[in-house]
Amino acid sequence: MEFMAQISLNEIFKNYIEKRKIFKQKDTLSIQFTPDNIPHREKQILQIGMILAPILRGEKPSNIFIYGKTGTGKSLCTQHTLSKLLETAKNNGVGNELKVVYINCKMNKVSDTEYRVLSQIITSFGEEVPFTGLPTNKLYQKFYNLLDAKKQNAILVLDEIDALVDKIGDNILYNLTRINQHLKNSKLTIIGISNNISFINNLDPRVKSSLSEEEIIFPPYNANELKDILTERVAYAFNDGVVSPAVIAKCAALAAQEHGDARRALDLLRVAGEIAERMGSDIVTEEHVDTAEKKLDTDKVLEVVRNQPKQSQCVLLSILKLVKNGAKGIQTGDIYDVYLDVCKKNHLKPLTQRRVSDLISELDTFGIVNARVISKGRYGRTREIKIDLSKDVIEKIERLFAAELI
DNA sequence: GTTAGTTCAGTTGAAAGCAATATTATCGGCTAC
DNA sequence: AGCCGATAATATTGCTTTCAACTGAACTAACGA
Repeated sequence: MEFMAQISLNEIFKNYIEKRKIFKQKDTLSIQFTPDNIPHREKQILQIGMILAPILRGEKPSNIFIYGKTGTGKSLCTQHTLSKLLETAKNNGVGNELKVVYINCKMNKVSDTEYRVLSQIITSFGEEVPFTGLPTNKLYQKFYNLLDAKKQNAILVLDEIDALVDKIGDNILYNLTRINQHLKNSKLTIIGISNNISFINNLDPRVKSSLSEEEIIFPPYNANELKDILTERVAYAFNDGVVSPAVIAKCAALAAQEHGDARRALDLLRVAGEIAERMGSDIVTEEHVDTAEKKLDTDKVLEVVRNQPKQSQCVLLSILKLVKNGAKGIQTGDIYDVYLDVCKKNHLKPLTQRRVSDLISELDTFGIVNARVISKGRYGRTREIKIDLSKDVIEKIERLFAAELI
């Protein structure tokens, strides 16, 4: 009897610990995780595969241009297809004729100049180049030699290619697409991934035509498709019964509103799970999802504010001060007055109103404030600034500022 | 009531200044021949 | 002699300022019925 009691007591504790466990494997909800199965993208994957297949016979496939909004699975599908391709090549003994280089241009610190992108490419071929010192065309030369050193088919994936072109122009693309004409032993195929559709129209026509020999579009997921994706991931990530279909549906619906972003859907689910865990709940509820959504929004705003340059923060602080005093119909002039004061108190050199005006519209495009130009007839023309952030967020921003700005 | 003109309070665009970085050219030292 | 890396010289950026033209509706005044 006593023995029995001991066992069941252990059982109880063990159960308790296990019961509280919400996640089975949390990292399957992160962006890094590559699922084996990618629902609702069969068509696109096949398309990519079909275009690249000739490479297995040593022929040069067309360059591909892929576009679709964030979180539509562009990078995922590309990487998936490429790894399958690589695998097949290896199994058929042509593995070392195939070389895949993947570069994410958005990781800007590492690749925001032509030089750095090239050096990154070269590094991934296993060669070292100095951080600085060499002229750019030397690097092209080196890259070219590297490629042509032996018979090989190289695929260069440029993810977030629009960010690259925004920063350094399409020169590099022109050079890269032309490199094939000089290569004797090798071939270079470029896959460009962008979430901006109009981006390709601003390219040099020559680059445009050669880069987009094939175009693949990734449409946004709709709520139902998101639901499928989430259901699948939930099975990996959460323990059984923790996440109900209703919760999944809610996450899917929320993310579908935001241009069908699967990344956001997964974030929602993950954060909702974390919140549930912290609150000691056994299951994830729809309220947790609501809280998660708020938290994600808040974090995003705070992140943007934190990364703003000091002057911009000053402007925002000035606006907050005005709002706090209950001012209505705040206009640029009002803000500028307060701003001058803020600068003085913080010993900063105030900018001109011209610049402040621009900063305000920047804050607007970030979605932190709401500024629109209105004409007040005889009383001129100005921006009217409003803030539609929740009290909670405003408070957090103020706390963020408190350490640095008065 | 309508129309034409004014006016305000910034907005917007272009050009130019300036400081911080990045890129290129040059030079001296070192190694190999 | 030829190569390498360091340093000076030059170019490019990114952020600002300066200048000036532009804006659009409230307000005014003149117009005409």
